Amino acid sequence: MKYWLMKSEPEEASIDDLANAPRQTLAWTGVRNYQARNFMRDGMQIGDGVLFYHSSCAVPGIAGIAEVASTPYPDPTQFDPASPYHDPKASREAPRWVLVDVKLVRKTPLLPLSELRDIPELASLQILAKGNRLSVTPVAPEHWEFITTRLLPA
DNA sequence: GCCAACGTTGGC
DNA sequence: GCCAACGTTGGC
Repeated sequence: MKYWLMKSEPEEASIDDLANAPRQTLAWTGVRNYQARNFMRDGMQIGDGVLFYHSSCAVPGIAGIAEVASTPYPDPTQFDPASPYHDPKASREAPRWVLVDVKLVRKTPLLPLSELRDIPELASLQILAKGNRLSVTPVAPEHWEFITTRLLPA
């Protein structure tokens, strides 16, 4: 069992979009960074915990808890010329980009980035590192435990 | 809108 | 394979 933090711009896919999706599940389309892709492709297993993070918005932060709901499979948007995520170098025979499905566990009160920064126990959380831009990052079990039980109790 | 940090591209 | 130029991310 592993834990992850996944960023999404709420204008693209928010925690409410996830809550309102069929089976409260969304395909995590649009990742176009190899490191983030590799985490999904090589690191994730069904049932892994996910912190759903809102980025590039008025108050960035953790907006809910989710879980990995599929094994990795090719991101269909890479094959679609009409999609902003189209990748002309990808083919169905040789897909470049993979994704997983993500399923809502529960929406939480927003836990702002500014608050996360003030918590000593979370100082080494990857999302807080200077210059961090990765949209998918691993979360240490102790960080997961602290966030889900102390900061966002059920 | 600014800008720091980082990833990718492509000429050599 | 180096590295400058360029593009993107994302907080502020």
